Formats: sequence, C-alpha cells, structure tokens
Amino acid sequence: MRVESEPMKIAEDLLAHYGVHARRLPWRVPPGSNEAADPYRVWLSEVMLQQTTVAAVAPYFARFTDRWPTVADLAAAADGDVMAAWAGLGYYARARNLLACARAVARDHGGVFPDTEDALRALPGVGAYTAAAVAAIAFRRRAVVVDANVERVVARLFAIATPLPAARTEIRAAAHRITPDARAGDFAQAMMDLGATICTSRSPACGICPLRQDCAAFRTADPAAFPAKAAKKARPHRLGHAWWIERDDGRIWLIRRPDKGMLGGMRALPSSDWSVTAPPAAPPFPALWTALADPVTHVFTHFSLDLMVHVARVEGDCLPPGEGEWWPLDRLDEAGLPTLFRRAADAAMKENIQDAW
DNA sequence: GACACGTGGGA
DNA sequence: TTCCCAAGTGT
Repeated sequence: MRVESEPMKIAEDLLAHYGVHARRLPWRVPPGSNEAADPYRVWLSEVMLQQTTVAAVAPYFARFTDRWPTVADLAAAADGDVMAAWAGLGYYARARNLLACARAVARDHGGVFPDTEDALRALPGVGAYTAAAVAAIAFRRRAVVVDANVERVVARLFAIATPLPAARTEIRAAAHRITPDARAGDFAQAMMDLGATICTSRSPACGICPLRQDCAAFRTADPAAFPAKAAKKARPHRLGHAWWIERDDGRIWLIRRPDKGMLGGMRALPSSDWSVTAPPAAPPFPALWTALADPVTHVFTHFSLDLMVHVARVEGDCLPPGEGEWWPLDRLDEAGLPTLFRRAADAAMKENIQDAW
C-alpha cells in the first residue's frame, strides 16, 4: 500500500505557504491580490527567466519595461535597440524571438496577447513552459506549468527514480495530478518559489519545507538524490582570433554577427571561426598587428573558448573589408556587445593604456 | 531524444 | 579550480 498524500492536499499545503512566503518580484502580483497581472510583463519576465536567474533578470526587466512599457512599444522598437538592450543576458535567440513575438501580437492579435495556451504556444519563442506559465499566471487558466523547479519538486514528492530526461513524461503526469483547477498560476509560482528557495538542487531545506509530510523523497535517506540525471558530456575547448581595429579618431570597427549561430544578431569584434585547433591568425587586412599576451577565456554552455585578441591602430582613411561601423570608444557601453567581446574590448583597452605609458 | 544556444554565481 | 546550474526553445 502506498503512502501518498491526496493530490489536493499538496496544492492546499503549498498555496497556504505561498500566501505567507511568496517572493515579491517586480513582475509578480502578490497572491490574493485583486489586481490582474499584465500579460506583457508576465510574458517578458518568463522569456527573460528562461535558463536565467532572478538576480540577473531584474535589472534587464526594469530597463525593458521602462523603455518599452507595452507590447506595442516593443513591437515598434528597432531591432538593434532591442538586441543592444539584451546584451549580457545571453541566449540571444530569445531577443530575436522576443521582437518577433511582440510584432506577431501587434499584427495578428490586435496588440493583445492571446489568452489560451494553444494560441500562446504558436508565438515565436513561446514553448510549452512559457505558454502554460502565461496562461496560468496572466489569464488564470488551469495550465500545467513544468519547468526545472517543478520537475525537481515533483520528482521528490513522488520519489521518481527514472533519470531525466526520460522521466519527463512521468513527471508531467504527476504535475498534472497535483495542479489545482483554481489558482493554477499561484500554484505554479509557488512551486517555483519552493524550488528556488527550499527544495533546491543541492541541499534542500527539508526542515522548513511545507510539503515534507507529503514528500516521498523526504522519507528516503537522500532527498537530494532526486531527480536522477543522465551523465553529462565533457565540454570541448575551442580557439579563435578577434581583431581590435582602433582608428586615430578614437573609434573602433564593429560588425554585426549573422542572425544564425553563436551570438547571432549581436554587435561584435571581427573574429575568425572558433575551431578545435587554432585557426591561422589571418588578419582582415594588412596592418601592424600586435597580439595581446593572454587570450580572453570564456566558457559557453557547450564549449570553452580561448580568444586571441589582435590590436591594430589605423589611419582615418582606413576602411576594413566587409560590413561594419566605426564606433566611438567613449560610447562602447551603448554598443551592446555580448560578454565575450566586452571582455575582449576591456583587454584591448587595458593593453593600450599600458602602451601609452 | 540530442544538440545548439550565454552568463554569472555558488559550492 | 572546476563543476553545476537557473522560470527553455528551436531544430
């Protein structure tokens, strides 16, 4: 005979806890509030929060909503402005899809977010998770919201031993069982709060968990062992070159990367391909090139990179090959460089200061 | 299902 | 230092 709490009891216990302990977040309406959540803000926050921490998102969310208060404002924004505003947050396909989604809402939905999970799911950059989250949180629909937090909490509640990702089907079915018909949005946010603050990946605080009496993993020797996960692959290493071209009027040459691939759509220094073996350091044009002593090291999700930075100072009549723009050094912050190239720029400028001395 | 796709913080 | 991971989506 199984010892398992009633599905409804889990939701009741969790929502009671959430009513008292809900985190106050800029995009969140407090539990029990009569105020309705703004679908635009809910959607924007959900996209920003994909694979990204609350701490990292908060300042970006503030800047975006200040500059583009409505989905119509965002839909009317220039591509480059949005990409630059996203710079540093990572996963830049999100920014491209964000704009595409805002414009689809403006063009196909009269500037109003659709209020069903299916219609939301059809929008660019809105997958199963985000569609369910927006439907539940902004439109108070009964949707089963499953993110990594929910997966972890559910895997523990029911001590699901199947390793991820194979356990997804089983976890989703269990999440469906415990999701209440009413307040599914609060329930989802409560699950995520629990996963972020108590039922954490490494050392869950079971002693203060409102669900410990409902939790099968709590009754095992090692609750943190759930969910089991498949082994990860080793991270390969790559090498590349980047070119810092500084003109005598205090500008540097920036290009825009193609939409597809790494850092797609972002401003960048000209650079070589990033290969497993060092590509030949073939500069974009002949000049007096100086390589920085140390490469810029950067770790991406699926590989790490050593980027050699080569510096050249050129005359005002120099025109590097290909598309690009001369960008004033004193406004480099506004260029919206992704972190890799921001670090390369910092290294190049530091080197130049040493030259001047 | 597998893989590409960023970044910064915590243990 | 190194590894893991954080409100996933698209292909």
